[in-house]
Amino acid sequence: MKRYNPSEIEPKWQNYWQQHQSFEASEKSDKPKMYLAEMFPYPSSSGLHVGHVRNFMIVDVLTRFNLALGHNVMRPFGYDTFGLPAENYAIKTGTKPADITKENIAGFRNQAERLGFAIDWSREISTSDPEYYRWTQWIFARLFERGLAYKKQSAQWWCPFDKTVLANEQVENGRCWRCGNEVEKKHMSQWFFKITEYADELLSEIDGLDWPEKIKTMQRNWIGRSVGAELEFKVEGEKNSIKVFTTRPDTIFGATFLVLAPEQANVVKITTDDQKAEVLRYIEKSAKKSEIERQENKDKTGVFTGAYAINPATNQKIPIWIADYVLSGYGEGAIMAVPAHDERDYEFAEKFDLPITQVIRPLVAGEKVDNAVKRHVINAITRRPSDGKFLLVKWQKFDWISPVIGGIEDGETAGEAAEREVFEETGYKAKFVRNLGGEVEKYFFADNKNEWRYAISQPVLLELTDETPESVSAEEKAIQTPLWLTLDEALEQITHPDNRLGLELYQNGVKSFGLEGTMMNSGQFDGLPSAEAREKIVKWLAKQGIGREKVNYRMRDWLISRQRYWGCPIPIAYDSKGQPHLIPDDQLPVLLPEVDDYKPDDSGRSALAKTGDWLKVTIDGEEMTRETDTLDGYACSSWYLLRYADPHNSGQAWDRKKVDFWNPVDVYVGADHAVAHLLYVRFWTKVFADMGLLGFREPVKKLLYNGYVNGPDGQKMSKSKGNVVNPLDVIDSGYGADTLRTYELFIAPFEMDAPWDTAGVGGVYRFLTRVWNLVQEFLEAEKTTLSGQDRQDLQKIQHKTIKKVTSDLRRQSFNTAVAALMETLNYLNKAKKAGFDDDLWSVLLIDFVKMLSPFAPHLAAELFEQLGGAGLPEAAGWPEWDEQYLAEDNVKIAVQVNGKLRAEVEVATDADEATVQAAALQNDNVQTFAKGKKILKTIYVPNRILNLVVK
RNA sequence: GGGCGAGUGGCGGAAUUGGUAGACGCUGCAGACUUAAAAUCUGUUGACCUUAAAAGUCGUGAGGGUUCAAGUCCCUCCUCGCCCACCA
Repeated sequence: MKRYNPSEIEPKWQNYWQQHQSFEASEKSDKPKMYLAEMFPYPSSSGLHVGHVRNFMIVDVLTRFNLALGHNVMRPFGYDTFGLPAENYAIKTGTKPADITKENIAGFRNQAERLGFAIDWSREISTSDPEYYRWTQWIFARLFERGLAYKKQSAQWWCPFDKTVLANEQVENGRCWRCGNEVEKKHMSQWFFKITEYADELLSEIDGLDWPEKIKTMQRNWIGRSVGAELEFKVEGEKNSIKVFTTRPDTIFGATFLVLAPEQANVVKITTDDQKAEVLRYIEKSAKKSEIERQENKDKTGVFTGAYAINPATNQKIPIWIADYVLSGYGEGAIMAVPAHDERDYEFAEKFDLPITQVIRPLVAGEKVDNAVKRHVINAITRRPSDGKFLLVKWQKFDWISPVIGGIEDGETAGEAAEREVFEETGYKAKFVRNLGGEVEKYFFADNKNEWRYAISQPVLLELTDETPESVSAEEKAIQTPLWLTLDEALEQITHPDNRLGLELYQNGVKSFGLEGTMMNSGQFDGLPSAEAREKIVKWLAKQGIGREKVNYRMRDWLISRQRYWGCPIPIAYDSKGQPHLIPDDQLPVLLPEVDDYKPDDSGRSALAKTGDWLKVTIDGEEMTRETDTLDGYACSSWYLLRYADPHNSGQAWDRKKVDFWNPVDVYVGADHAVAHLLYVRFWTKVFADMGLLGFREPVKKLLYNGYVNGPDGQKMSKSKGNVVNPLDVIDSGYGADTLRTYELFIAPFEMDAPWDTAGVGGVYRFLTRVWNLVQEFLEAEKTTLSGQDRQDLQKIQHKTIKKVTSDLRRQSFNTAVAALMETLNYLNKAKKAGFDDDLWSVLLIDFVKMLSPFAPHLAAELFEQLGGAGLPEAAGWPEWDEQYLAEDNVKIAVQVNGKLRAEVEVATDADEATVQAAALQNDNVQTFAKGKKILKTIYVPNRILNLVVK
């Protein structure tokens, strides 16, 4: 018998795929299209390790599965080649980055081929190829024309080691994402893409994406939309006024001082002579302060400017301070400080002894305010210790949502009470979604007799439905457990030192209270609910021309210039006045010039600045100087998914017909870039759609975010930890690519991290060997004819497996699909003892091999050929199951007595309850527990379980 | 501080809608083959109790609840992981 030898069959089939161009995709097909891609890799010199290759394996399984299902599958491959590692290596060794890159690509391609990936190699692209970056430059030009690429002087993150600026997304905990050194702020003139123009659409369309919730949440947080108002404060003795952004304009009567960021443009202008020296010293000091210092030490610091502003609500003079807790890049870089209702302002006011005015008091029992919102976040309180009555408070947590107050009935859960309250207050029927986190907030509030009360709140999330309102009766609801709190327990908590402090602070009216409540100390607005006052105050200020509604985003524009050599040159030149001009399209690409020294210096300019002649360019008869910055690598990777559809087009970036045929990507797989890359790709797609270059607005339909394979020690694989496992080593050690692939998909669900386990690889190898041996035995055996029952059993297992594996693959449950194949093989190895029936077994084994082919394509192709199949298993179609074979004559029913499993009885499928019960009562063990007792009730789930309730 | 996840044997993990917890694999143990070892094959492998066999008790981070029935639903608590973090 021939032995399973991966080193023999794997090269054979890899050659076959190559020669037959088995995976080349074409638009000329009437099959439904399916575009699958992984996030393309940066080809490093050390090659791929087994942690990297997992997302390629996932895409490969999907590719081969969908091919077999009869889809027209496009699965391309490419390389994200611009970037620092190649350049740093060039600096060290003097090798050209282009040469290094070429070598690394060859290494990556070799690895991909030896892993047996089903790739359409005719679509191989690389972002540093002039034929590719020519179009990256073309796209830059179009963005420039639309005003979406602009140059701005501003303070930016600067990595002193890599000597380049970085985007916000590339600064991780105050450190450079590439080299890990601390970054600093540097004032420079830099290129930006105006991603904020698309912030609203980028945010709102997240909801409709079939992406992991985690990624969607991260994107939402990153965009960070907040609704509020922009208010103007006159500076005493100056013409100018200072604009501030706030989400709580309702607290304006409590604004007792202003704070500007040290970098804010107005600072120097308004500072009085007395304070100038101190202010300048502070500005200098905070510029030097690294991000890490700021994060580690959040103690408030600041300096008085000597200037005063006028609070437009109270007409009082309020001091203007500068402090680095106000960020220059957000809003106007200035805030109105309301210490009574903002914790940070409170801390600052305490430290520098600034006045604190309370303008909102917490809600009082019985107070009601308006509502009518689609989504509420509601905090339900348990009950007041005084009278034992439950109380429900709902306060605004997002944007302009209004609070309601009411009672929780005994026997209601917080969620139910909230549902009922919302109905009573709004007429909307609300559905309880879930509790928000396990944290319970404790706080004090004054009731309508102005007595201090203690309460516990629990946030719940409700969703208002569009159903016709109908009365919601609490009695009808199942009684759930309320958060009972006895009087004693509540009193114990009220006297707890932590809470007493809170009580005192409230009684003194000074603790910052950031929630909704009722207006006080606010002139004509007193007594109004804060949410209502918020809108009225903005209108009031708007009438005077000093306030307006405003939406702000946490997200900043995308900084795209880099002072490095190995990137896509920005197609811009400057005239004698320093105005930027586009390099005309017919002069693209702007090729990266050859240089001797790649090293950036401290000039803040890239190595391109030292190229002499290259810098000169004539546009429309005028001599100009070229831009020496290159583009962020993320720009290059923001459109490659489109280029794959039309990779060799030399006349345009892509042919819209081809892109509209293949894109958007049906499934995109990756394990990194949760925010930056995925947000940029979405941004550009929307821009291209607005330009009429394509007919869709979201680039990726489904996103799969896979976990890593870690080292045997459970740590993330890295060269420095010495726990790297090279896939080629695993293949060459005799296991082969099929074992490696199957193993990586078998060890854990694809989205989970899993440690590399050498013994586990052996187990998968044994499985594949047993498959091979079984087929050899079948081919060599003398065939027999099987009896009816044996035939039926085999067919049943065959169809059961097809059903299981197919549905597992459809829901991306690769590990259980492999487990199902293993289980089936174990069964077949026992069943073979009855002899091999030729026609039955050959169909069965061919189906088995087809199902194995997404995981172990070489072995599957080889066995498929041995079994007489023509061509590749993927081309022969995916096996289908027939429910008729799955029908069982008899089923085993679990019999429980009082909920405990006592026996198993075998009855005819779909037997009625009486029959099953009779059979169950025949059972000795059931008798032991049921004898002499009365059967109160039986619960019967057909074909599954019978539960006898006896007493 | 905010947000999002997750806790199941010695290990990786399974249980798709509340319905027989621990599929599949690894490890360990026992046996077969072998002069021997490796490889391979067979059996076994949650804990406890008892054993001739059958059965029984406990068991999915902890505690409570709902239910005929809970890994799954509800409440409280604990632990871990990831992301964001002075965003007004």
